[in-house]
Amino acid sequence: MAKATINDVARLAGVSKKTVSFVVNGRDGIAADTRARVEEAIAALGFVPSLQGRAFASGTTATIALLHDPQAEDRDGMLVQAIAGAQRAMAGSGLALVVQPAEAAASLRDFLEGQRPRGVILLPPLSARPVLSALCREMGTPCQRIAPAADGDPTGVISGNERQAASDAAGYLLALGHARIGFIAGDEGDAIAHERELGFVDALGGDAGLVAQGDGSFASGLAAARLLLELSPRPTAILAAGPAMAAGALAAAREAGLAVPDALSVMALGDVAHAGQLHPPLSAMRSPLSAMTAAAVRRLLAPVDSPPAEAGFYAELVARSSSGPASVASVRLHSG
Amino acid sequence: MAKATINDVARLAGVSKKTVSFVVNGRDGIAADTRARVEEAIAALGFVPSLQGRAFASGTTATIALLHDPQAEDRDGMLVQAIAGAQRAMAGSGLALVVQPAEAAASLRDFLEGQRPRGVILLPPLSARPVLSALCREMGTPCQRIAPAADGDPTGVISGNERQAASDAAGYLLALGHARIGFIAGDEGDAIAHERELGFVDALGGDAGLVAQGDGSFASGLAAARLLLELSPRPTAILAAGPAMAAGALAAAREAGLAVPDALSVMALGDVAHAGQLHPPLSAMRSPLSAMTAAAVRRLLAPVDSPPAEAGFYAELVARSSSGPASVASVRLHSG
DNA sequence: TTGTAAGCGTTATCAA
DNA sequence: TTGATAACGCTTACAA
Repeated sequence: MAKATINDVARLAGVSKKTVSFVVNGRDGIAADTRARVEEAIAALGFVPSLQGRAFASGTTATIALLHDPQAEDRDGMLVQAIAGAQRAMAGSGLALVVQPAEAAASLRDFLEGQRPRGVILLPPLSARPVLSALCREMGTPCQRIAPAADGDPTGVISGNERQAASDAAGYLLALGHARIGFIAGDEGDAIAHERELGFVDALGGDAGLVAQGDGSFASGLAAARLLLELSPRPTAILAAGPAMAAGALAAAREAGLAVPDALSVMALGDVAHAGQLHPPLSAMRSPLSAMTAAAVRRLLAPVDSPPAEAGFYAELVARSSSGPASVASVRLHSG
Repeated sequence: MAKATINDVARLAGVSKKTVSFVVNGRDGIAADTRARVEEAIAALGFVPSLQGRAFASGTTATIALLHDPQAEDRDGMLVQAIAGAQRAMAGSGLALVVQPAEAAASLRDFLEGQRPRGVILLPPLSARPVLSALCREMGTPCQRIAPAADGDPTGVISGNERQAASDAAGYLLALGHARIGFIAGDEGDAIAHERELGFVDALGGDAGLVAQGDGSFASGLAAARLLLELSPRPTAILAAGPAMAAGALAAAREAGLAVPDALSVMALGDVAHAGQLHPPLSAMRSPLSAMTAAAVRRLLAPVDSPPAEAGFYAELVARSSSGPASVASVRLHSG
């Protein structure tokens, strides 16, 4: 048996194609008994609407596109987390997830014109480029951005709160008795790292003396931590704007013969799957990227008169073993 | 100006739609001058064929699907590597990459029927399930499997050589003077880990006494390495069937107070981005998964009378610092 | 509330 | 070598 089409259903139910179409799309203006008859025919024939037919007629395909920057190397495994979240939210919807690299606006335009996804999700650092969301708007493609902080247009963005996360982490270290906390900043242009730095400064009350510049990489974290550990009095804790840099700090501590966490606490903003494999297992703030992406998909799929916003997205403290109380010795040293 | 359609081109060039279609698709049987006229019209109008129209008429969309197992946790970052390779090979083709979770054959069938991708790539461990490739064949969807070793049907598979990789790694350790090498095996059902174990056994000449069972996880690697390190005489090197387990072995060595690589060499089969962040930086065999996936895409896109096969895919030895010569002490101990 | 009919942009068949 | 013309399966004005 060849696949049933809308025509077959219409014929069997004794109605027009339009009626079938309305029933399938759950639109109202169809009498209850007619609807029942059509549904019966649909079930009898095992009718499944053709996605290609739909795409052709409606001008939009059954896909959601996840746009990522292929340049920005994905140190924190954001892409897989985002994919997992999106797939979870799309499960059973019949939609497919397109994962698309986007760099120039021109190539994004070609993509949107050609593939016509039903909606688009902009991952950082793409989410920080207004050209791209403007382009989506211009093309009539619904768009949600995943951003590290609330900014301009609140309807088109799922925002985390990396600033808060960084403050919380700093607060946690402060509560552990650390009075001198070094911070390893990320790349200047990285919005996530920037928010994290702001949060750190917030929590420390503007004491920026202990900030060393990194670029997100392990090597830069190592170098920055070396600098911080030469300070005197030496910081008793280091907070890094990214996990790779925190791993670098762990390496610097080892180099300097400093036991972690006894002589130095190290903590990462952003968590990675292998954080627990480092030595010692790295404490981190975990951002709910997967949940955020799932929320983005849901918002894309929701009817236009959607419920305003979803719950806030806060990072979670994952205390492993690289952080601990400031040692009595160093506290005494510092205050005495 | 609304987008130009094939009709506009046909009208402007004074030919039929079919002729335009033939020119666009590069099919022959069109007179040179006619072709030139059509191409001129195409350029003048900036005509770009509609992917939805094509999909509708031809029954296949402008997408390649990358199928992965959402259950199997992706410890080695295979998915991102595969995505990168596929996107590289698809760049500029106008095709999009769909990343789709596949578990049951039924859900794959629904996906293929609904989305109608032009081709499908089966990532491990999916590639080991004959049902899935059979289903693709049945549905007429071209399919390439990414497999750890050559097996049955050579046309539908891009095979690496994990067995060889494991042998090479063992050979490398042997050449460093290690006479007792422990092996941490991966999960029983994991084809990649299984090949690696076979390769190890190959190289060691059937001495399976030093194999401890793991399951791919860090914790299992830690436990297995503990067992191996209790053996006497103790192995001077440990090879693990996966990076997470090798990280576990590093942790076990630290626990036991064994310096790596002086007292114990540790090596991973399979490389990960953060291998260099471990302490000491973990030596590994790096499999060219990204290149393999790119090759799979190319083969999917190649005309049916494709060139038979591409170059073999061999893993590359990445010697970092966790491996070194067997110490004189332990060699003496062993032979004396 | 429902039916009729006109697209949407290709590809493909069949003649010429 | 080329031209008409008919699908393909759906959505949606417009009519009734």
